[in-house]
Amino acid sequence: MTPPRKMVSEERGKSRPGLTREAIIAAALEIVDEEGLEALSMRHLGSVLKVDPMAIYYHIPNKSALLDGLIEAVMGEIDLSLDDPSLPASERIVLAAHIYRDVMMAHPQAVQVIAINNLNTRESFRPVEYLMDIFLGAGFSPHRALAAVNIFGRFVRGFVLFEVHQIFAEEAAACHGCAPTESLQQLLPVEEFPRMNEVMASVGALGTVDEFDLGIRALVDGMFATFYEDEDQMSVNEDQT
Amino acid sequence: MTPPRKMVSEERGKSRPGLTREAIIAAALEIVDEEGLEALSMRHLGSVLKVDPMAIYYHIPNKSALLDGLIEAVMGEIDLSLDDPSLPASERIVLAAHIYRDVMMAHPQAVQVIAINNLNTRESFRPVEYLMDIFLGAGFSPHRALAAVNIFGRFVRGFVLFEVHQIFAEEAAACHGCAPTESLQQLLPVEEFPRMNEVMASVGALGTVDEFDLGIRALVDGMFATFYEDEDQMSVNEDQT
DNA sequence: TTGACTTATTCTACATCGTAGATTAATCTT
DNA sequence: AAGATTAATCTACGATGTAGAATAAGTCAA
Repeated sequence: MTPPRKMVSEERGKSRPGLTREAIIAAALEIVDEEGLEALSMRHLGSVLKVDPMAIYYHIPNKSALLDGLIEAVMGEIDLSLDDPSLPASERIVLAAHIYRDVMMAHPQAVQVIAINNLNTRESFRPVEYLMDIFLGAGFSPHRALAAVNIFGRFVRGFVLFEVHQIFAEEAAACHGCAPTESLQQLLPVEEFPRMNEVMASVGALGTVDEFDLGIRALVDGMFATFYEDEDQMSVNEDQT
Repeated sequence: MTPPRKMVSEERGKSRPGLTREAIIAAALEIVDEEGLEALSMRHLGSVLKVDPMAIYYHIPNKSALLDGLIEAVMGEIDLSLDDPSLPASERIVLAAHIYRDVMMAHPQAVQVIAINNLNTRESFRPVEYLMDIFLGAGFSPHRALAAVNIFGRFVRGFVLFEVHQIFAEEAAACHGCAPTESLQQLLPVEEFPRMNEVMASVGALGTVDEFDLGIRALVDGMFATFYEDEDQMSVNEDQT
């Protein structure tokens, strides 16, 4: 019932092309990219693959595993060779953040899957290992390096997640024929929200890339400035191994 | 068909108790808290309220609006009086982050709704206004204050989102009878992931509160250190209004 | 060639979901 | 009392994920 670890037909003669895990995931990613996440149903996926929806279940245990596959595919697009080891560590971290973000922004519709789920596969952990190496190489203690990697990952994924959410929301609002920020302005009366109105009056929409860069630089700077002090206070909560 | 702006029976004598938007949302939040987000179906909600599922639709246009209501309810739990205006601005920001996080962590099952969706209601924007006031009061330009608020919000929501995801994942793993990190260790072979193994060997699970504090302090420090320089470079991308 | 075994796909069916539309019951207004 | 509003119910539809049985296609020993 469940797929075997190795396909016999794949090892020797390849008489059966048929369905593949990879082909399924590729098709799924294409659907998500082009039609949105909510369009990814097993039935639709089956029709794209010109196959009975149930055929997919021979190669993939359930839909959640399919989504894991999507994450794996996108994470696999991360190109670590874009890194430049001659740069100072903090710059490499910032660069890594941008690489990470770019890959995700290339699949905006898939971001809510990529960003939300935890990493499950070896492939997905390779960039983490790479990042960990940078932090440790920069002199972070294992404690701090782990915290830094977690914080980094959460910042980037969280930021991108909300970035695309905001983009979609603005698109939806614009689609209804009204200016993007207009609805916000009429939602927030001046007397109750003076500061918001003050800011909205003097500032247009900010480029999100700049915002991201600003944020990640602040975070990285802060981490490099802070993480070398007060190491001792953290060794309190050690649990198992 | 759609609910009226003001209930007549609410203005004068209150003969009809019946269903209320608030009661519905409260019940929904209770379901989510106790049984998880996936348990929140209109039918189940109706049965809890001892009412036909369709009755809900008189008070709430659709399920997505119900989720908005959840967000509103939780955001409403934010107690701004916990702030201490005598503290330095950067400390107030850190404190605000903890307050925000605590409220969300009080409803871990609702976090993926709260954290993911954009803010829609006046109520939800009150803390934003408050925060904006702190940043502006600290001397941030409107540009920078807006960026700072966005970055802050994304950091906190993103962090908490992944925090609870990790907690749920660990619970699920522990439930199957295996130690939390064990599965990770066997997923990541030493030869391919030396750094990860190095860190996992010397460091146990880190307390997430500490990690959060570390992260938000790094971010805030970084923002306060960075945001006063290079103001000019940002005035490039002004769009409408 | 033949028959058994394995692998891959299809068919049928079910429970559950959100919710549109028509209907009925309860209350307020006149 | 009669009509109008407001609120809750009933019925039904299409879509979803997927369990389970049935079927086709390919491999291999005899």
